[in-house]
Amino acid sequence: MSKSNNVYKDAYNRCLRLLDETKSLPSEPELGTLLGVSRTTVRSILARMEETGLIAWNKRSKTVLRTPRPDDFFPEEETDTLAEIIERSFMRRLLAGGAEAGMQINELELAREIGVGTTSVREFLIRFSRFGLIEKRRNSHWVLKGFTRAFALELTEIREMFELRSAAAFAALPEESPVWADLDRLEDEHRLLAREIASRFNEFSELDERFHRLIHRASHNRFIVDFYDVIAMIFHYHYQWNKAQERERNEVAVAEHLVYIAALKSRDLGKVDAACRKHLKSARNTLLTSIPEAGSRNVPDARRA
Amino acid sequence: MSKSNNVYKDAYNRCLRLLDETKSLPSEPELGTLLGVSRTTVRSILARMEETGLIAWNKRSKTVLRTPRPDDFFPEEETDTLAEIIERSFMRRLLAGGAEAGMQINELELAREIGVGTTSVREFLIRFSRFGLIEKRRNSHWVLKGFTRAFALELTEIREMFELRSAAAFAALPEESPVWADLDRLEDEHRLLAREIASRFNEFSELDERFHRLIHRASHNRFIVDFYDVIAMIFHYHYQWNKAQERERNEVAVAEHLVYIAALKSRDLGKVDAACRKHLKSARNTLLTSIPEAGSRNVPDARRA
DNA sequence: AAAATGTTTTTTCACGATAAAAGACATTAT
DNA sequence: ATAATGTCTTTTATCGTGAAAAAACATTTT
Repeated sequence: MSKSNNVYKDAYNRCLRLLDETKSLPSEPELGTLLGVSRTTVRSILARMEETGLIAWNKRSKTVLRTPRPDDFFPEEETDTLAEIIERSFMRRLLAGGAEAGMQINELELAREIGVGTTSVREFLIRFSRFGLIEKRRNSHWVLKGFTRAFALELTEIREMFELRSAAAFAALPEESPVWADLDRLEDEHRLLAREIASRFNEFSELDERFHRLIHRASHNRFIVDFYDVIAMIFHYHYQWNKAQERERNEVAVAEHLVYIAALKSRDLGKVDAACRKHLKSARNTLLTSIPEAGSRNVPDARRA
Repeated sequence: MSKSNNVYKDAYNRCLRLLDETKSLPSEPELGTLLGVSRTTVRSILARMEETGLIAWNKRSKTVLRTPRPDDFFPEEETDTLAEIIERSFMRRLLAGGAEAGMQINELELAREIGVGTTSVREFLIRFSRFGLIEKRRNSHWVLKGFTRAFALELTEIREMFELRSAAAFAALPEESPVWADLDRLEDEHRLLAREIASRFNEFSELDERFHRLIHRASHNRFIVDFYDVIAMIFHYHYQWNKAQERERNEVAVAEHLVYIAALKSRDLGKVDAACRKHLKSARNTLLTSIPEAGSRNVPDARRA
């Protein structure tokens, strides 16, 4: 089992959806760009579609024979990247409790438990290390620094620094910049969500990320833009984990975003600063309340991950 | 050739130096902590020292028989980590010219050229990616973003943000904090270096790093502290590369550091801010002048790394 | 001749294997 | 009883290998 063909399977599923919508298929290179895969993969997809009787395929003629059925799709779990699988497993262990600061992380054990090779785990840990939650001891194990209050405070300190600067840069952008149209669209989405917040509150996290990324991009600084990956990761798992008052929290956040957007559109730096500060402060508090104080948890054995 | 024993060789060399200084050897565990290696490695070292007639070794009695000769040492190049070897090779290619933005980086080619496995190269590239100079295309190659003017500006923007904040935090540290003693020591080293700048100017870069790391540590923020790795890396290679007016530049920098140190000791936030700004500005200019403008270089083929 | 398809080569991704190094356990010396 | 040494086990670092996927090259179609 040297490499899973999840790229193919995922692209295949997406191609089925495309087929369902458009009832036709473009040329191989075009399909490749559309799906974000190479022509090699496209041809594998087409080959299977022919096999399963979805299309008739002869050179450039691709005739749709029938609409895709649910059982045509590959199971969702087979379309995940190894990196995603490892990340999920790792984060589950991290957040499941019993994961205290100072604990050792064992590559081999992790790999065995997840059922993957050590190389993939190693590479994941190296990538993950930039989030500041783990640290490597040379020629030895990784050490978990813990998802602590200190971590949250350090993270939000940088976030506030970066976002205040980005927001100011955003407000200073010229009228012609396309970001204003992007902002308008996001504003509309916010208004829509605000109206239907009761039923759609769980869609906020995705909107939140898009909004903040738009602002950070105005900094034109790769380190600021990249840092949002850290924030996004933390908030992603935080949302999944802390469901207390989710609706209320998101309702408040949407309202704060709207004020923030209005401030940006006013180009009034004072207003921008105030709206940004206010929103980031409540975001920080939300994060902080979900982190238990050190020592208050039930920890049977803190030596091993 | 599955794993080189550079840890052993490096520790062995350091142990020889220790032997030369102290004319004696402590217990195995103690030696392990001293050298920063495990007892397993310590025992290999002792075994070889016995073999080569440096010591007589019987259980806890370790008698020094002779002083180490130059040929007792392992060659320096055999003590490097694979990661160091790869980094050097990679940076040489990067700075040797012909490394233009947009160029593709080929793991296999790099590995072959350096003479190492692909895994090590992959891991290096993943670690290196946090410096913001390269970027991964999913399931495909890495892209070189280039050591450009834009990069230098983005880097220094963050540096200035972080250092101003750290310096302010530093100045606010209580009298009892041990950092003041560290600062005093660094000040002395600066004065000493200033006096002998003509002959020792090349020692500045190491002192520079220690000084700035001390300041950044006052932020008590892992993201700020970690970011200094990016700066250190860039300046490390920059120093090796741009030797123009090195003495003058370093002389100026030492003087600026002394003003900066005085400002910190005064605890006057206004002075700290001014001294920090001034120094960072000249550091930025030094960096910028060493980056050639885009298009002004002799680039035979920019498609491949 | 431009863009598609067909074919071949190269590169990436992930694994298992193995030596180096760390770590754990057992035994002996002070 | 504490701390060392002696021995054994586990983990990390690195490689070579092979399938998946990308990319390059050749050929055909419009």
